[in-house]
Amino acid sequence: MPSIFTQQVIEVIRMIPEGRVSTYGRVARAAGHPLGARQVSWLLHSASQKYHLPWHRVVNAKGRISLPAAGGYELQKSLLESEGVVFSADDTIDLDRFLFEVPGDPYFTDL
DNA sequence: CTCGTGACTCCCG
DNA sequence: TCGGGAGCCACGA
Repeated sequence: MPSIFTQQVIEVIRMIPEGRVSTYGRVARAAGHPLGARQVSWLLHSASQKYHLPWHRVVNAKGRISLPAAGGYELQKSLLESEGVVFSADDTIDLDRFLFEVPGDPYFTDL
């Protein structure tokens, strides 16, 4: 049985709709751990396989894919593009357009 | 139980 | 604009 944190992370990731993305930090906050961004990435490794999560919809705070070219970068990019997400010339996603705002995220108003 | 690991983020120069 | 360093925490061995 996964911890509450893990369940929350899974739940948040699962509510990200197609054509939208979220960030590790956002998901972590929504799960109740403002500083747990790294755990989210770690969980994606472990949980995405076990819980069938749309891991490709999670990117870093800069709107860029964190995976190395040899670690699934191309896969994630193609999956996102097939859902309608557009990448800029420098391979970054315009978060103002594609970021999925998690409902109830208490940190939603920052920035 | 302790330790290593990581697809992150923020803060300063 | 860019890079380095520290903080953070769950999971598996």
